[in-house]
Amino acid sequence: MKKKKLKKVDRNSSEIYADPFAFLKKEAIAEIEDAIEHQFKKKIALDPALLETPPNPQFGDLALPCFSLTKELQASPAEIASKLAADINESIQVGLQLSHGMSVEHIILTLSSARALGPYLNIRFNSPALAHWIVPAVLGNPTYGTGTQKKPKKILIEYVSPNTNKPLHLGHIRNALLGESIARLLEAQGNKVVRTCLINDRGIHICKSMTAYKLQAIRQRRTRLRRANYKLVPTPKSVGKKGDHFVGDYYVLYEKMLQQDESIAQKAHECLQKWEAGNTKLRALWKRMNAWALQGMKETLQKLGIVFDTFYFESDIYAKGKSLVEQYVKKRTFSRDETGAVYADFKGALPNKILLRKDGTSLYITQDMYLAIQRVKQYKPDASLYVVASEQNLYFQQLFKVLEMMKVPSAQRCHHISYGMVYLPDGKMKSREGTVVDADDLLAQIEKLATSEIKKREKKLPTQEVLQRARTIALAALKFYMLEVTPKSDMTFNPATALALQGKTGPYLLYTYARLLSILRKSEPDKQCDMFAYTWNKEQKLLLQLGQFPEIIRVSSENYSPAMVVQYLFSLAQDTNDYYHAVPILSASHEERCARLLLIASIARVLKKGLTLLGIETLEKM
RNA sequence: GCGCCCAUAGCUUAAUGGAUAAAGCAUCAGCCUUCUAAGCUGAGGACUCCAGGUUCGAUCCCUGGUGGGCGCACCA
Repeated sequence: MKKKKLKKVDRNSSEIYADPFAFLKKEAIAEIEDAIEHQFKKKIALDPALLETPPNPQFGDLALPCFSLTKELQASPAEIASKLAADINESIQVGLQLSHGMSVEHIILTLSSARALGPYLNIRFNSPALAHWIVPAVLGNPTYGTGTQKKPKKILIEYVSPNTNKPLHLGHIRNALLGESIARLLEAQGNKVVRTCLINDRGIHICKSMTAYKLQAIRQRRTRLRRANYKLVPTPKSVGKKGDHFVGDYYVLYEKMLQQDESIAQKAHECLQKWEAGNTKLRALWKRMNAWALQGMKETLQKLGIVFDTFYFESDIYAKGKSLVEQYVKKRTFSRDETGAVYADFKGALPNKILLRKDGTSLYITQDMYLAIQRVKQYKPDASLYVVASEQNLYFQQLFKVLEMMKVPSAQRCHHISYGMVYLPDGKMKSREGTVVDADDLLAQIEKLATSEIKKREKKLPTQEVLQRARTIALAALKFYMLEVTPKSDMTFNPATALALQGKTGPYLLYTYARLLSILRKSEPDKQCDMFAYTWNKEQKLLLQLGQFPEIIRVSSENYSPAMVVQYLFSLAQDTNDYYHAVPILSASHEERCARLLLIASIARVLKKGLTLLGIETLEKM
């Protein structure tokens, strides 16, 4: 028989407080190492990451697959598992050293049993022990789940980056929601995040809108002048439209006009030339139209809960990009071809990239090169992230390679967060075919649906409150739907599913949260509570899940993948719903009610925190 | 033509190389006089595109097919 150890730990140490489950894993591994030494007379250091979550919770809380130990221990996996199980069970401490209430300072015992199932060693924690570590960490630690970064990094993240000629659409929504959630995850890990947005406010696209506007405005003014003697050009205000939609309409009008009269294209090109030459009148119109568009887009972004720290404007920097490229031509980093265009030669590693047109005008990459350097000077970031769709994969490889050739020190710290395309059930969105899903329309549509659902349930609710709730629910539905998919995967946007309020949706999570709060409103959890009152398998499962939260946040942050948080929260919500349907809380005995209320309060805390990281707001009532 | 990515239930999506591939929707059958039915319980539904290989073990890694997407602009 092995000698019993008695280990005392301060539960309030910051390491344990921040991630009690990681601590429990370490304890479990230490226990296994001891068992190996005892049974096989060998000292082996094991990585806690070897421990897995068993596929079936009935097996246990943690599992060690023993395959990788066979060579070292000269035994079959099943043999190893059963020997270790026997040894660990012998050494398990009988109970907890407890005082009453949550203020207990030292407790012992991390494992409750170990069992071999074939080649797997399954370990189960004991519920009270688990609860004693996890519940205080969740409820007592306001930053539970948000990592303790030793050296906080400064991270720049660029996302959305729209053109100013048309309103935001579905593609922008995926971009915006991903970017924002990733920014929040990085912040939660203790990093300093700077949100930036590049506005593509210059180029032929905006000239198209301007051309159509000019032609149309002139036409309208002529008619009006004939009728009444005053001058009037349409503005977003005069026609009662959001600025971005107003400008976008002229972009559509341009395409229509072009179909009837090809000479319009020439006019748009002249417009661009005049703009480049700095024509005062045209620049004034451009400024006005851009301001309208930008204002509209900012409203949409704000609705989505997105606020940028810094906007960069292509029109401000494109000229500087040109001289930057010229400098490096002199240094012979880049070459000029026979036509006069400047290009980067990647020697076959990548397709070569033109950096400056033969007429000397700048390209998208010209200003991106300048911007990359400018941002480093301004913020001195440790990392610079670009959230842009996967169709730009090659472009970013080229951009980063160009920066490397220029010996920009931060080139290594640039990273393209590539995400998949958004398709409609019948294919890709095409603005010319009018199949684009407009961001504002989509939001309005979900809000309308949520409104009618609320009215069905609560007839006496004041209109203001209905609209408030509808808004939150609509956003939760949309955000959950867009973030549910692994970022790098392409996705099919199915309007019916995106509008759904039941099943695996954002509103389901809000509902779960609201119900927890509803129970807590009826009875406050008493902190002086006996953790031995946890007796249900469902409680064990929930405690474990709560304990896994910090790890989920860390891993999803490292992988830039809010989808992992979505999966986790949904699964937590499912088990929670199952729990309060099956287990009485308010009507339970004093001890049980107390413990259950604490569990519920912990779940509510984690749900809210997790949803916040997805950019989803919660409701107290639904 | 070349490069990158993808293929999982009828549909939309999960699954750090590990145990019986997991959910939601849709279909079918139940549960509101007990903490909010936007909920819960149960049933059916998958040769994880095909053929090989590596491994104790492959949806996952490698090779070759097939089918789709994206890119290979002096567009953005």
